[in-house]
Amino acid sequence: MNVTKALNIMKEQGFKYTAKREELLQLFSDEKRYLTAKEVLNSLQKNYPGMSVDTVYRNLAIFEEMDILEMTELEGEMHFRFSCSTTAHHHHLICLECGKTREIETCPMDWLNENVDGGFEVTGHKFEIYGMCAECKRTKQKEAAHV
Amino acid sequence: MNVTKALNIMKEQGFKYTAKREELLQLFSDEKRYLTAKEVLNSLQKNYPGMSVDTVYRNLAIFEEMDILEMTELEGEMHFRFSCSTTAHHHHLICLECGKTREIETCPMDWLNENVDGGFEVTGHKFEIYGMCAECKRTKQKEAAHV
DNA sequence: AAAACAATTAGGAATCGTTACGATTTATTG
DNA sequence: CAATAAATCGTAACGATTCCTAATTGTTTT
Ligand SMILES: [Mn+2]
Ligand SMILES: [Mn+2]
Ligand SMILES: [Zn+2]
Ligand SMILES: [Zn+2]
Repeated sequence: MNVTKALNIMKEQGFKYTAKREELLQLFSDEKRYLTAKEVLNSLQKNYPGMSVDTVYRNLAIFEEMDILEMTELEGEMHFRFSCSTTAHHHHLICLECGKTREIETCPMDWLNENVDGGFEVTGHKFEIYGMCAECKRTKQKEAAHV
Repeated sequence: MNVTKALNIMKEQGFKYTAKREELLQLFSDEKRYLTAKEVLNSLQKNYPGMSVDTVYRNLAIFEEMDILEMTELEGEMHFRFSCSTTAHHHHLICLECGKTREIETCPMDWLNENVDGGFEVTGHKFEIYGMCAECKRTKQKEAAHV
């Protein structure tokens, strides 16, 4: 996913172009990681001081609807990121410090689809691995060093 | 996990016995499924009309701390259930209608622990399968039948 | 370019789940 | 029973998200 592609999809779906929408998309293009609504708001308010929370949430929602963004809930908050370029279904390692992700090519559902029946209708699943990325670990260690 | 065992653990850890705590535990013993704090509150308020939200959340928290309850976040809400009797690490199919679960004996981490390194420190993971249990599916179909 | 129309927005209030608080009550111990 | 610490109530505060309405803006049509 990238900004121009996203803007095209947006147009096709009948949504209007606004500078704020472009900049929101640009933010996700720059920061290749999960962002909270608050982080998005703070970032956009640098250029648009009056920007409203409603606008952020509404646009995050429509972009998610169009599969331009993907959302996950971490620690009680919605987190958004550009949808992965990989077309195939996959999962993520997520750094809980900075929101950066790494892809896991395999999906656990492949191994147990057979066993999961008995009248239970599967509608979705969530598989995420949490931790701290190498970069954040270095940062933490430095902080701890000069206490 | 069961009520008397839970009450013992509670005592050992220096927590006081209260009738409310016993009834909260009894609720989880009866309802073998995920419950929200609200459901717990509503249920206990039948016998204790003045029961406060604070009391519910505090007790859910300490019981989780003692591994008497386990918690997961579903659709933006904390959900609690009695910890599984199975000692081994495992995962769940969860009915999003009623909170009932079925166990999945395998853990996807076993298959990819080898590949997950590269400086990323894993601290946790979440694997849950969502859907509708056979019972809830029947209920829904009946409802749909006489519209 | 102006008018018409629908989509978008700001700003703030409302809602929801959860946590925090001080004053009062209760369980436990001796 | 008295002393002590823990538990509770009632309510307020909180942060994230949603909802509302009047004003503004982007787009399409004349
Ligand atoms: Mn990905
Ligand atoms: Mn289980
Ligand atoms: Zn990181
Ligand atoms: Zn069910």
